Amino acid sequence: MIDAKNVTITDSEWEVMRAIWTMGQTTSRELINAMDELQGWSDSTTKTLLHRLIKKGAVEQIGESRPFTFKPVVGEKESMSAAADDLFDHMCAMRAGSTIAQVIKTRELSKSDIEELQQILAEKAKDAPEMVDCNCLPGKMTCEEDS
Amino acid sequence: MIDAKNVTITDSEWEVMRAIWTMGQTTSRELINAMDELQGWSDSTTKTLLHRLIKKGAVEQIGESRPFTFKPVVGEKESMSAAADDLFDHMCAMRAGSTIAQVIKTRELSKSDIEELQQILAEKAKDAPEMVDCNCLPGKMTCEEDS
DNA sequence: ACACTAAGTCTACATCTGTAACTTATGTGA
DNA sequence: TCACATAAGTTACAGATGTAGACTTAGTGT
Repeated sequence: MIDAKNVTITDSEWEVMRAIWTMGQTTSRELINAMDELQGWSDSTTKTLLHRLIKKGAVEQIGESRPFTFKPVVGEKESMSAAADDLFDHMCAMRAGSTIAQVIKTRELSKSDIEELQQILAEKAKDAPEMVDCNCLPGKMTCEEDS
Repeated sequence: MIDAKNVTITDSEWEVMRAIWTMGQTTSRELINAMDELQGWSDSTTKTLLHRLIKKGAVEQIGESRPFTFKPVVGEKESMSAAADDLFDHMCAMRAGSTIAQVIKTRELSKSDIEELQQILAEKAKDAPEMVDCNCLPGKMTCEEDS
């Protein structure tokens, strides 16, 4: 299984992946139609993206006779986590908390999602530091306070 | 004040912004040195990025005589939130929860960060839905279960 | 066996990004 | 006031991305 960590999915490709992940398995026709409906893309656009994804190892083609079938090679959860990690990696560590807070506020979460998060937080609270250092500049420990 | 929502910051630009936000206000020399130390970039690279950021309205140049000063126009928190929102916007809504969970697990959070998150979650738990719909394909309500 | 159509592959091309060299202008010490 | 060190601005250029047209190949109905 290819590690999502090693596959960088661009914005447009992401849209394709979402469709593929949701369909689980699909033919190019189905996918092309879905992307047309979802994004108004021409056939070629979807085909190109699909091929780039195959080349990257995010999707694979199966079957030997022509209407081939395509299925995801990288997992959705793993890819999402990898993307989120990537994002937080280039943000100031000191502010990750408030960013997460903002995300939680604006996203819809189910009861069980919330319970899971509470569970994780309770665990994490046990040995949480008083403060997180700013890792933006060498020697700098804290950022200015935000406006 | 320019809305961070309307300014798209690329990866390299992000690195520059972090430095600027942390310095609060800076001269190009200071910034160039910081970026050299942090990323090993040549002077020109930093200058180009700085100018692109000015053109985008993320940074502004102040002062009239030469060693100019630069300061951020968009806020760090807002930019981070906008970037996070952007990310989650093109992910399956159904899986936002597990992605957030993963982020919380891997990031360092301070005691007060954790308390804030717990606070928000408690509030949110009050009217949380049993389940979040998958918004990936028209008509599809749920994704396949993850591997 | 053959034309036709759908599927699959290649090519294209403008724009965006990452990275940096080259050029011009300007404050300052001699 | 003149040369020089610095700061600022301009140009460059390869590779990634978004988007799509053109071309090729292979099942299929007659």
